[in-house]
Amino acid sequence: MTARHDEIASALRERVASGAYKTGSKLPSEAQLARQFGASHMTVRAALGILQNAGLVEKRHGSGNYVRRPYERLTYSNDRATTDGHAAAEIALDFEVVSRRIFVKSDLSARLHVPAGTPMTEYRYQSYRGTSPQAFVRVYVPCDVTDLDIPYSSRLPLGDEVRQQLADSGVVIARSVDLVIARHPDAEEASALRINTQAVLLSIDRVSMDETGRVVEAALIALPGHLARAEFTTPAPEHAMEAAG
Amino acid sequence: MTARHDEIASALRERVASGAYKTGSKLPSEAQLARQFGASHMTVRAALGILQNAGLVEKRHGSGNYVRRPYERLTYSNDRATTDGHAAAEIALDFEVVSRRIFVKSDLSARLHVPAGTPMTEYRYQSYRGTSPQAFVRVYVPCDVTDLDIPYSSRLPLGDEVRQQLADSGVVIARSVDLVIARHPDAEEASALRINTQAVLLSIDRVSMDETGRVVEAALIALPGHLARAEFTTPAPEHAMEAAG
DNA sequence: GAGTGGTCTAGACCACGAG
DNA sequence: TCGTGGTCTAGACCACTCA
Repeated sequence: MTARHDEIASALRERVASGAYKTGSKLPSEAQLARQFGASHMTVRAALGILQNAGLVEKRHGSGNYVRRPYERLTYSNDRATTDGHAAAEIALDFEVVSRRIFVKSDLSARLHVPAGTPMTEYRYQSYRGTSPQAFVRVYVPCDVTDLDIPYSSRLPLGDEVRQQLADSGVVIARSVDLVIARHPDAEEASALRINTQAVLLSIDRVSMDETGRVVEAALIALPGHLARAEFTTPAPEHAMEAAG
Repeated sequence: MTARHDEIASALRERVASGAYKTGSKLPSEAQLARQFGASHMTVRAALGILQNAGLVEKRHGSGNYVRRPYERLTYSNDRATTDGHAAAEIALDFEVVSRRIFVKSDLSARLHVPAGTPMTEYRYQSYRGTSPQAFVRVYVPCDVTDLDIPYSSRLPLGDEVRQQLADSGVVIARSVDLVIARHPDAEEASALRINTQAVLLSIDRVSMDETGRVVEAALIALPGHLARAEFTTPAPEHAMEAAG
């Protein structure tokens, strides 16, 4: 037994795949689709909801339903040796970075693994492909670790530039822990990524420590679920190479 | 302007928080709630959908809507040295395992990193805390690697038992790659985890290789977003210990 | 078989967007 | 202002669970 809204969703998928509905174009109105399929408004909306969740359709209240551009997924990786190459080569992204000094509040304290009140520098990255937001990243470095000179507009996504500069100034990252959660975005993340609050978010909290266990860098990474994936290699290739060399 | 179904959702949240609806108990029927709130069946269902997505309510077709226990998140980890201890100690889970032989089809082929048509044994895990599904895991082992004896009911979650038995039979896993995605569940996953198709899913595709790069084990892990997290340590502690020792 | 949730309808009205 | 999507209704019928 197949639900009517699933049938309609499949039919619309077909039309997108076949090019009947072209990328970026507006679909017929929900009322028209309801007439076409001999279904009610609500059933058509259920079908469109499926396509929206799949990332194929973007709904614009008061305007219409549009075929989304099919982006490749942006890959976040724990493979520090090749992250730069990956991101720079595979996907061309534009960035904006804003930095400021903060004292971590209690809610951030737990996520960054530092005591509340610790003075840190926050680097806030917004990454775009064209005009479409692809990543919202906040990178934190304790003020007593080192001073960095992060350019306003960066080549590297996801705050990798911070780690690179840390390495250049002699700070060694001995261990990183990535905590990955799938959830809905909060208001700030939804606004920054221009997705609605019912969308899916890939949230990665990364904490990096030196040999003594001191936190030298932490990052809160928010990626739209349908545009991102995270890849973790165990053991990481760079360490395999160090062991071999 | 607050939507009626949001108001109803808040009211129901309040009743759960205040203990008016106790953990594990059945809510009034949707028809009764509709009468109570002076709203229609569909509006009440929208409100219940919100609570379901938030992990507060479990819907059982033909039976009723139930208050979920406020569980801690189940942690998936790449830290193989302590995974067993973690899972067994932190969270008591019940399991069902079903195994069968399959030939991988083209859609699975890409996710498992093996050629289409490869004969493999599939171990299908369903993990429960009480009667509430917590994980839906499919573990695959090529038939030519080894024969395993997986008990029907297992102590270890997430298919760790397969990896343990592989190790016991002399198969060494030299490298694993975990691909993590946040998305909505497909129909099979939604049904197995008893969540709706608009819920958030943490999907982990893991591929394990031996020294020669041959795939010796692969797993498709589906975890309800609100019940799970994944933690990746780089480098993994066991390798750090090997390097030190 | 009684009671539950799941799907669908036909129509109403509201909120938003663009001309 | 008009066409669009967003919400809601009242009621129908189907599918599932359980006594």
